Parts: sequence; C-alpha cells; structure tokens
Amino acid sequence: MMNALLRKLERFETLTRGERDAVEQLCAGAVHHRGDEQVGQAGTIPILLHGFAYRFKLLSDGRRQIHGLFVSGDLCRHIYGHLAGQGECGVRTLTPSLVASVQVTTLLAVMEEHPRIAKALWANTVADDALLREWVVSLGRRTAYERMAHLFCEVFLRLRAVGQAEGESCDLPLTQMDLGDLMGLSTVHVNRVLQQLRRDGLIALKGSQLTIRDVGVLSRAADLDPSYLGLDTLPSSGRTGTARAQIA
Amino acid sequence: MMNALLRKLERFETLTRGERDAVEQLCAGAVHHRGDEQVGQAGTIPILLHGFAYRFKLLSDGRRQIHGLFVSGDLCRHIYGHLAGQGECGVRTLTPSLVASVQVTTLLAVMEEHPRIAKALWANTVADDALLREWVVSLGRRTAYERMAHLFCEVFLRLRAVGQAEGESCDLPLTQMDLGDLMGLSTVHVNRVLQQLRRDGLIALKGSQLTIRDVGVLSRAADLDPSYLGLDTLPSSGRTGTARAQIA
DNA sequence: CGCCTTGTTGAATACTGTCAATACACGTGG
DNA sequence: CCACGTGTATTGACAGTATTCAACAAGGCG
Repeated sequence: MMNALLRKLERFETLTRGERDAVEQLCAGAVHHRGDEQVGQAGTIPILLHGFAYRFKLLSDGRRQIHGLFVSGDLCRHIYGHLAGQGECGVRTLTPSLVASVQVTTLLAVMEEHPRIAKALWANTVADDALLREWVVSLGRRTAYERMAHLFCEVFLRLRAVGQAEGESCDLPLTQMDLGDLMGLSTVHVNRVLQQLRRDGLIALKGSQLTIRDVGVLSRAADLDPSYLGLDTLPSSGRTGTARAQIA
Repeated sequence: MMNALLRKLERFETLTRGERDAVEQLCAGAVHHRGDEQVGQAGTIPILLHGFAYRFKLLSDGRRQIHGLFVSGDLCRHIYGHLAGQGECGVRTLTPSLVASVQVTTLLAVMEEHPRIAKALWANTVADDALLREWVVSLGRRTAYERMAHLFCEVFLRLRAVGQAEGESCDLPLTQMDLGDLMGLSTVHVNRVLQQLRRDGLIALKGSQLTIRDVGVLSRAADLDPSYLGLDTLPSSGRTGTARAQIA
C-alpha cells in the first residue's frame, strides 16, 4: 500500500522521485500505538499513517470538545504551531494506529530542502482549515440531525478518498460519547438522533461500521456542500487528480 | 501608523528591510470599501489593513454562520485555498475599511522570492487556525453566556494587540444579529445573554463600543485559555515580541 | 460469573428558538 | 421642524430542542 502521507501530499502537488523519497524518509520511524493512547510529544508533529485519531480540548470543568478527526495521511498538528500558539489540546488515537512522530526541526529541514513538499504541506493545512470551517457551520447553524448526517458524509467521503471505504460502508470507531463531543451534543441526544437517522433509512450503524444507504440523500439531509472537502465530488473509488483550477 | 500586515507578520518572523518593502509593496494598491460590502474577487486574497470584516457561509435555506472575524492586519482568505478547496463562502466588510486585494499570483511570486515572508504567512495561517479551533470549542461546549464572554475577550485582546483598544474599551461593530450568526444563537437570545452580562457587571456595550469591566473576571467567566491567541497573555498595551519558545 | 463500558429508554427540566409586538435611533423628504 | 421608513434592540408568551438524572440492557473480558 502506498504511503498515506505521500498520497495526501500528491493531492496538492505532484512530487518528483527525490521528493517522494524524502517524504517516505520522514515516515521511516513510524511506530504502532494502541487505541486510546495519547500521541505527539512536545516538539513533534504526529503524522497518522494508518488508523484513526482525534484532537480535543478540555474545559476546566471536564467538558470535552473534539475539534479534529484524523484518518490515514493526516497531520495531527500544524507546522509552525510553535510560532503561532495553538492553545492547549491533546491528540489521541481511537484505534490501534501507525503514527510517525516527526521532529519539527526535521520537518523544517525537509521543507527547506524541498520547497514543493513545503507547498503541499501548506496546502494541506489550508484543506484542514476548510474542514474546520465547515465544522463551525455545523455546530453553529445545523440541527443535531443535520450535523450527524453531515459528519457521516464527511467521514465517509474522506475515507473513500484514501481507499478505506468499501462500497457504501466505512469504519467509524467512535462511541456515542465521542460523537457527542465531536458534534457538541450529549450522549443521550446522540443516541436519539442516531435512531432517527436509522428509522429514516439514511444510515445503518452496527459496531464501528457505518453504512450509508444513499450518499446523495444523506448529503441532502445534511445540507452538504461538497466543495469544501477539496475532493472530486463523488468519485466512486477514491484518488483525486492533481491539477485543479477553481473559484477563489 | 505602521502597516498592519507588516505588524502582523513580524509577530512571527523578524523581517529585513527588503522584505518589509516587499510587504508594503503588496499593500500599495489598497482601496477603501464602505461598510457591509462584499470584498475579495476570485483569484485575490483580501488583506484587511484597517476596519472590520467577516467571512461567512450561507446554508441553502438562508441560515448564516460567520466563521471568521477580521481586524487590521488579517488575511481574509488563505493562500493555497485554490488548491485545497475551501467551500463556498463570502467575505464582507462590517465597517468602512481599507483592504488590499492581492492577486494570488502576485503573492505567490513574493513568497517565492522571500521565503521568510512565506514562513510568516504560513505561521499566520496556523494562528488563524488556532482561533477557529477555539471557536469550535465555544460552539460545541460553552454555554451561550460563556460563549459571548469568550468572544468579547478574544476581540478585545486581538484589538489590543494591534493597538486598537483604549484602556478597557474597544470597538465592536456588530449587530445582535451578527453576534448571533457568529456564536450560533438567535438574535433574541443574544439580546438576553447580553443583558445578563451587563447585569452581572462584566461588560458595557453602547452602540458599537464594548467596555470590559475586568478582563480577568470576564475571561474566567468564559473559561478562556489565553495561550490560543498566540499573544503575550495580558500585555497592557499591545505589541508582542518575536521569539517565543513554547510547548508543542 | 461479575465488572465495566457502551448503548438505550423515560421523565423531568433547562436552554434556546420562534413569533409577534413594541420601542428606539437615525436619516430622508416634506 | 416634524412625519415617516428602515434597521436595530427589547420584551413576553409559547414551542421545540437538548440536557440531566436515573435505571436498565447488552456485550466483552478477566
């Protein structure tokens, strides 16, 4: 299987042989983590090569908000976060995962040497930003029902783009509590909304397997605008091209 | 008065004379806009040199969510957004503003020639990302009351950092409807929460002038963690230093 | 088998939104 | 100077959404 980070970066910039080697090199020291384990030492950027992880913040009274959900190929923290200040937040795995914890200094050196890698990493940062903005829209203005539908569409489409969906199904290793902390809802309410979605025939969810009956219908229920994903809208099996001219 | 973009970038990277000139050059063609006016043609990045603006998204039935609030020195859209896909969203001014609408191609050329400017711009992107994450936390897990308090703290501290606060007061050119679309609340509820904040003696708000009685008290009510702002926590008159070592 | 986590359910409560009416401020035109 | 219109702020009553609390079911694991 192709290196997940490489695949991700090539979504933004076609890389040369040497650049690809450099990227592979970065991932060389990747280590396996168990599920529900904190990752990302100070001074490193955790890159998720396989598995699921999330980024969250705790309020002083224990309330938790998840503000990032990561799949294969995702950077779990941003480059230059040390310059920008990024609040206190943690990164944890959801499932057993393969993660490369790259030293920030190493990464900076690689970017220095390979400007095109730097460019792709920057574009990646911006793509994550778009996801986050859409998340804000969901939390602020979508109903719980739409929010859930939207989340499921997003996860499914992202996983499909990295070849981790089979047909209409994908893995979704989140408890109802996790879903609540993701979407700003209580566990109980998540449960009820989930039942409604099932009753309406939009999804099936057993264990950690999510099945979407009809992506079109679900995305309409979610009021989803697929352009924010930066993926070719509804490819049937992943892999997006490289060049893409677009509205500003 | 110093160029607002320059000030912003030097928060992340000290620039040489030539670099500063290049930045000034970028802003040379800035034009004045009236309040409540759309900015940012396709293919350009709007840079706000003076005034207030916001970035928002409309759902299909007209619900609006604001997911970015800009003050002097802010980029209203991200570089490489054209590669990443960034959803459909608009940028509008809130007040009469001075904005430089820089061609993406121009900006790319400048970054090519001045890597340190590129670096600062990237760090700026990451700083905005941190703001957005905190916004997600607010929308997802803070009560309406905390959310408002948090927003007021953030705006005040950001404005103070660019020298636009006087003592405990700053400008806040937002209607209650805007505040609602910012914080995911209805106008009516915004009104009630505002009254509560006033009754509790935390803020005063007349016209577009916000006065904070005690930043410490308000930020405690907001459960605010100042590290996400990337500003020296509570400087009394703005300007932050340049070097900053920090937790990852 | 018993413990622990996760999922499910009901009832009561709290929070937030909607609707509709009224008040206020400002700028325009008479 | 005043009448009027528009946009904003405020209020009350009511409906709807979501949370809390508490209990119980189901499955995995030692």
